[in-house]
Amino acid sequence: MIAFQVFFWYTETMPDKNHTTGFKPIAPRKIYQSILEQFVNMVCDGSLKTGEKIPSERELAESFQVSRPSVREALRVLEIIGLIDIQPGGGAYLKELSISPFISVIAPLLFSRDSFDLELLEFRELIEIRAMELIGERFTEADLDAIGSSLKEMGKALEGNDPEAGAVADIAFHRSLLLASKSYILQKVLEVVVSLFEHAIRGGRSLVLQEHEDARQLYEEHKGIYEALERRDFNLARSLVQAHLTMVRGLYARTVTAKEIPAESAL
Amino acid sequence: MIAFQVFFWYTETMPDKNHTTGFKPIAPRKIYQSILEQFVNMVCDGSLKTGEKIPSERELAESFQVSRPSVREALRVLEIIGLIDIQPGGGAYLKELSISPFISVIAPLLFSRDSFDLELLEFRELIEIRAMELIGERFTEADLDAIGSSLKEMGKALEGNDPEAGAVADIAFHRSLLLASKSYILQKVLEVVVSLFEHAIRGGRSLVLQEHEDARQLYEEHKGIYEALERRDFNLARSLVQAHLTMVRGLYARTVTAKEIPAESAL
DNA sequence: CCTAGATAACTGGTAATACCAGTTGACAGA
DNA sequence: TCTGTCAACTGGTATTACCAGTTATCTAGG
Repeated sequence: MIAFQVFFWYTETMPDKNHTTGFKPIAPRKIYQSILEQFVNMVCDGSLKTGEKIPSERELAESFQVSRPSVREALRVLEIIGLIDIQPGGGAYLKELSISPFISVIAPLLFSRDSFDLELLEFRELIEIRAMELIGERFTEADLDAIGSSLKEMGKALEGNDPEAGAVADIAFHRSLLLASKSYILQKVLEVVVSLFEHAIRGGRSLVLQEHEDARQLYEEHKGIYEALERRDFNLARSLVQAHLTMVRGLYARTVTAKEIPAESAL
Repeated sequence: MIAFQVFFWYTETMPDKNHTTGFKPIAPRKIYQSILEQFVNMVCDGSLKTGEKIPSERELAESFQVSRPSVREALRVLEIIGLIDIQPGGGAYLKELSISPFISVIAPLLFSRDSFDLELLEFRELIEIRAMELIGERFTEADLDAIGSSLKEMGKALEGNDPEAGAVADIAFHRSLLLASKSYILQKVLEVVVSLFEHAIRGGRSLVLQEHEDARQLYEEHKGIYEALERRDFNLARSLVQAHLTMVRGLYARTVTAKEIPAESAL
């Protein structure tokens, strides 16, 4: 069963060279790490619940018998990993784990790579299609309802010619699909992908919006997916999702090349 | 092209309720965020290179015209996102972005969910198989060499009955496969998966090691994958990887149920 | 009595300072 | 040349203080 032990020795032995001897480098334990550990454990065992207000920095410092800066460092980390929401002057509140703040920090690093945008699109396809493969096994009426209401929102947005509402409904639709897969990891991964897309667009990349003559086609595609699920035809639904995402990627590629050419001719 | 705008409005409008008005909540910009941003930008544009030593906290505080605690908060975040390596008494050094420290913090939260282990295995399958799909298009001789040398290490470990070396070679093998896919995202995602496995095992879960009577079978499977790649038979290689991972998952399931039963009877 | 506005007691954000512990490198003695 | 010491770093932690924003209370005015 080496295949598992693999994962144990990876980070242990790869970085340092003396893994043949059995000496491991000593890393001094820092105070903020201990605080962090206690916090995470308390969340795990339910001592702290989502939405709950955590004590003030001064109280925590007193409780932990450490100084306020140490507490602050731990809180800073908790903020970055998206486990708490800090309101200056207010207090800190526990929330559902969200990786977005972390992604915000590293996003520029990722996008500094060539062709990262396209890879991201491909990756999104991968997880969404996988979600569709899982969806059949444990599909419920509630899942269908959630997807249906997203579709209805999309329809309303189309009628009212409201791209923003349509966008929100679109993401809600795909989110519902992921939720129906009942896979926690896939949901979290989608969260990361969504944050990355957001930063990509905010940073001026992939600005393929505004031209919503395709809005009706998109709506029809989503409607098709919904109807397939309604009939419990999961194979068809999967194919439709695949076709939909491929189409979206095609639109992206078209937009990018259209944007690239004038950029080059300007040189 | 609503499908893209979606991602822009997601985190903007979902959290607050007044997205119909257009008012966005004001979040006061904190000093450490500004420092963070400057740092990340400097890494992006190459002002700071991997391995380079960054100035001391006191120097940075002076340069940025802020206090040392503010600098420390930024450094703390950089440490968590795995962009710098801090040696107490030494200094801080830039390194390749690695998500492991971040994963270390949130791992307990993730594993506190039921059936996360199995989901993780399934997810690993997903990305590895996807990597095998990509591998055909851009496979080079260097890729084959890297995979081959990992296999050779695995063989040596098998002869010498050295599970640890075999484990290292195993992960190196799969890593080479991911590298050959030329997909940055898949590589990074594998990194995360590997970190998670490490924490799972360290935390006493999935301790399915030691019994290496299966080592030869694992070696043969890896060898088969290599030989298929040698003949550029990518379809066969993909099937073999799929079979290999399914087998590994089966072993896991067997071990878990074997462990679960005595645990229950002990109650 | 009720409401509007001021006030006081919070909160987190930042700063300045000091001291400790570990690392490093140079220097002096063997 | 080698070795041990020591001084000058480094980051880790603690203390204290003050600022700005929020919140809740209380008071003065209606």
